Amino acid sequence: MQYDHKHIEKKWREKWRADKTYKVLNDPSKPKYYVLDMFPYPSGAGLHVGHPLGYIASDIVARFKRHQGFNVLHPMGYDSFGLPAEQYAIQTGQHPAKTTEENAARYREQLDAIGFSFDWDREVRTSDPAFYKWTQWIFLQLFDSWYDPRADKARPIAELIARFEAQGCMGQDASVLTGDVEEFMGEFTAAEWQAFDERTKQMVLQHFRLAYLSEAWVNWCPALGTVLANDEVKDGVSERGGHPVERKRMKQWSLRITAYAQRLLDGLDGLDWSDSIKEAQRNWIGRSEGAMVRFAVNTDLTPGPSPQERGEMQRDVPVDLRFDTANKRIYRDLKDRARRMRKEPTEAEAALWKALRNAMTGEKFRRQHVIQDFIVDFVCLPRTLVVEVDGSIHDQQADYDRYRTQQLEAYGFKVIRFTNDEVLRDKKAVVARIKEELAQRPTLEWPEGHFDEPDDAGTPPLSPGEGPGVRPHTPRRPQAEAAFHIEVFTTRPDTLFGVSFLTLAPEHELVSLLTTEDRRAEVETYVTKAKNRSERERQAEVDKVSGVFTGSYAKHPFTGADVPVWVGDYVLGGYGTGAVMAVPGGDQRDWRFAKHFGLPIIAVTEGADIDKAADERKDATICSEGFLKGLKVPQAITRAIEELERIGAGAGRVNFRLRDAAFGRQRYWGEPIPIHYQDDIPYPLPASALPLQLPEVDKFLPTEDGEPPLARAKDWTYDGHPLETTTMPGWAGSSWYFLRYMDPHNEDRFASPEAIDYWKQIDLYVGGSEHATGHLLYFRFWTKFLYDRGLIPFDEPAKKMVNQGMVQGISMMANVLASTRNGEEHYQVLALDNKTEGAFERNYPVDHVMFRDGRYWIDMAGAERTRTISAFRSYQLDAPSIELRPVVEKMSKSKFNVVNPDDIIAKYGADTLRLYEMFLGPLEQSKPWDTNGIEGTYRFLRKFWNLFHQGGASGKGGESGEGGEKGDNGDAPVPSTLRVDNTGLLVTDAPPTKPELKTLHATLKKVSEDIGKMSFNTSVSQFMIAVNELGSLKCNKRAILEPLTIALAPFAPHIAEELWEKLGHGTSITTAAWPQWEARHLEEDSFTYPISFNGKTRLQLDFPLALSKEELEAAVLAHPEVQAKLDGQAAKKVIVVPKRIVNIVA
RNA sequence: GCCCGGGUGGUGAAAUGGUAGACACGAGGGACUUAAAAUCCCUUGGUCCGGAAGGGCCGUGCGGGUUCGAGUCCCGCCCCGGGCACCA
Repeated sequence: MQYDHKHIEKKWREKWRADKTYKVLNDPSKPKYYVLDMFPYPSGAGLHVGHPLGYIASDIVARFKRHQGFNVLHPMGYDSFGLPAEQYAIQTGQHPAKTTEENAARYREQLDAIGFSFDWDREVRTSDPAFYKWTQWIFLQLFDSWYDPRADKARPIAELIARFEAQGCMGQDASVLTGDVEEFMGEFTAAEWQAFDERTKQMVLQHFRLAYLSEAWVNWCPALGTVLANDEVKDGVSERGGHPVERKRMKQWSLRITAYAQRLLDGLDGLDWSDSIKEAQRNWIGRSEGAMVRFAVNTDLTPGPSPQERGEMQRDVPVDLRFDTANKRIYRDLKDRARRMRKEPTEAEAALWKALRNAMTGEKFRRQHVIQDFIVDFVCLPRTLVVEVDGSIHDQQADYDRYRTQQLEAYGFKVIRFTNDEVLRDKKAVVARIKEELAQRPTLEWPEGHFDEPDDAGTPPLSPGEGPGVRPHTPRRPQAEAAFHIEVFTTRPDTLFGVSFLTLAPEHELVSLLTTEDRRAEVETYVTKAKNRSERERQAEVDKVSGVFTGSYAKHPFTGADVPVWVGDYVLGGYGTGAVMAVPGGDQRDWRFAKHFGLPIIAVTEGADIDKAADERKDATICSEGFLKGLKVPQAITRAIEELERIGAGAGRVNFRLRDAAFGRQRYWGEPIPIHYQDDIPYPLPASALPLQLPEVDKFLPTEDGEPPLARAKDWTYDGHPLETTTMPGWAGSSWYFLRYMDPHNEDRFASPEAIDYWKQIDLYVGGSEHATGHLLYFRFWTKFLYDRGLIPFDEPAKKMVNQGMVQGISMMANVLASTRNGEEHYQVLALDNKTEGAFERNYPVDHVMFRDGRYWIDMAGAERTRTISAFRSYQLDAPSIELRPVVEKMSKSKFNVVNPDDIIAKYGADTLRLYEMFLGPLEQSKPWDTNGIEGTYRFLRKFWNLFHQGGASGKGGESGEGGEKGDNGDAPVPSTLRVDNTGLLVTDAPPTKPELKTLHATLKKVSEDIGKMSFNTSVSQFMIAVNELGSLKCNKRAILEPLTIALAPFAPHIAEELWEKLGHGTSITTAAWPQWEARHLEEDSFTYPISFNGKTRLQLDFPLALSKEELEAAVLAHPEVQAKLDGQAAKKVIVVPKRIVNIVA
């Protein structure tokens, strides 16, 4: 009876399908285990041998867990939205749904052939409306949520609206709610909120929603006609197809994954995932601690680059600025800040304010008023008198206060100062002093109505020529709405004293504003050039230094020194604030820039050789003059942040590299985004309108106006309002699909709470590591979100994950002499198509390749077709043989190196394929596929089969019928040979011998442990060892073979089922309990000790394990061979490790 | 540049600090066979001594170290694969 894999595998494939052997019920009475594979995108190319690697591993675990009594969820489905089907549709007009359907059917056939234990009743497809209904529903939940940083979780947007209605967004809220999530939005009171029109309210809410529409820089891929997420772009080109990608600013749906940055980072610690994946995610999230530093833009106080400008400034400033009190560029910012300060006055300020009002000075005072770059505590504008109340803080900033006074006086103000103490102790004295000063001040005329602001917010900037009769102030730069400070993020605030310039990214919003007229042309040329460059070009020019000076200066927050502001493309617009403080002494990039443009390089650390390079050591000592001198870097960082916070010029800040995820794609084949627009404001569709199904379109291309394909649909509206035309990206469905498997046919919910509560997290997730910063991050993000909203009871999707390595192909490359020109030989490298079996058939231009003696030869005799021959001749080959070179590379259709599992299965069977894929090496390792090695596993299965059919004899051509007569070649008689019908089985019920039991239990032990460790290659070798040993022992005993069959079943299910049935079992082997190994069968009474001398093994001696260490030592030393080795000398020392080794130190 | 992996026979690879190369492929030799397929047996890290039986020496990328003993632990390099990359 020969092992006939074709017959056996077909039989069981059909039986499993008919019996629904792998159907899984949600049965809370049983312990659960959830093993999931990353579902595939069903491409037209079908599966190659690399694809099933992970599926086989997870299938083994799933089957193993079933034997152990777990209720195992092991489903499969298709990630069926995606670009290839759509590209195919564009080329051929075939609807992507049809392409997808065909490809999925082909995948199913191939998967079935391998014998996976998937429950296909739970299949999901992301492109199925019944599935994407819930993808859309989850999107609506994201749209309906905001992230509350104080609760550190997502909450319904209604709670935020209620909060705004009750208390507005003021003070603390304004910074907490908006500060870290998006750009600062300012404050509004409850009354203001209520007064906002609908449009404004919705605009404000967009800044909070987890799914939001915003104008943003995106990765635009013109060739694909769509936007891509950051993880879909590699080295400046699209990951799929390798098309160039540009930065473009456009309206775009995004998901606020940045709100989860810290939790995504923290969550990694508890996950049993590979270090490389966790590390990749950590890098991608890119947390860095440092400080936000505000540099006041100081153009009006500082010398400009040209003498004319400098002269003008010195002449104008003191006159104009007394009246035009707010520096236009920072006005808005200061005003906001002043307003906040006014809401939270210190005790002394409040007391003085009250006293001044009561004192009836006859003058109008303003508090927390903006004057140019300063916010003064109190001011009487007509009398140009400033009153400052200094908190204890001022003890430490006497220098800054002096500077401040000096500057204010330069504008024509008189400054008088009181301490907190003075004010609180004797208000009357203070007020008297102020009155005294007022009497001495002249009164100035101001334009009529200039101060008539409703909320006394500060003096609005004057328009040119508006001043009180003095010379009109002519701004040298256009007026700007949002100009203020330049904020920079730095991880090294300790180096602040080494700042010699600031650099802005070319796309920084303040660039234009800060550019002086004489530099405008140059700056604009530079910025335009930088912006128009593709991401790829930018990366290619990374080592070139370029930049341009804006002509403006900022003010150093500690020293007050003028710091020139530059623009440079080494600063990225998308990270931090898009601006850096340049410390050439402490940062190599700044150093290069400074060197290139001859800017000052200031040493910040002791022992730095700043002529050669920046000193980036994190254990250095700061040498800058000032309060940081002598501190080590970490202490100096802390100290610098304290100082920044104290003087209000910055704060400690954690920054993340992670960006919000672009969520809209200008493509057809994806989930429609369930949003409609009224008055250009996005509104969600009601859940009852889901699924919002993909409309029919005439073409799958963008419209003539560049609108996405969905814009082609007739009547793409909801309730008369236009619907969103972009679709979701490929990763939408895969971000939550694991939940749908739990309850795949639920029409009322994405999955029932009972099902989710039963199956919970994935116990084992198997898939490729290439998804580290894409799918696996979004997957975790959505899970955390659903958890926050109380929809699922866990906040990580997968407890354990294993990444299978890549199975590489071996491509045959031929070096062909293409031509000889000028005596030089020109070779062309050709890739040849492989057709397994050692023979490599031509692709182009060589017709036939033979494989012999480990070398590859092209056989010219095989050239048949004229086309080939002529192509061949055109290379003027003068020799019939060319050496070929195998190259290991990614297995791919385009590289002619694909090995199809169908071919392998046809020849060797699925069980052999499964075993071989596992035997190839450690699961996580990448390895080239070499079909030649498969013979070994095929032989193993035949030997295993023969154990049951040849009375334990392992060879000698035993044919089925004659088996009985062979009984005499076994050690044991075969009295009770079991025969089931005509199966030819030859198995006895004789009691097993000790060595047989030892082999069995050693195997059970090793395999049980190895599956737990996901070490399948060593399990397979253990099976081979067992079969070899049992073959030598001529073992055909049921007591040994039956448990061994169960143990092999997860690896080779078809043959195991067949033998199990032959052994007389009426139910599937999948229901059999896993055989436990027993230590007693592995116990030995003696051990063969390696006896080593000075660590080198010289001989082996057998000793009973019962011997004590001392007895063993004595026995070893007494042994004649040991004595001979010692040659009369006494051993210096003897190390005895029981059951391991004896080492004699001579 | 930074961060993860990894480097062991002709090949894929094993090896809780304890006999390096299990298991398998390939190769060589042999048995069976008219032949082939299939199957089985022997050899197979390198090198040296020996007719043989045996035995010696060297060997896990390189150089150091810890240890009775290191592929395994520590330090410093080199190379390969992967991730991130002007991230301030």
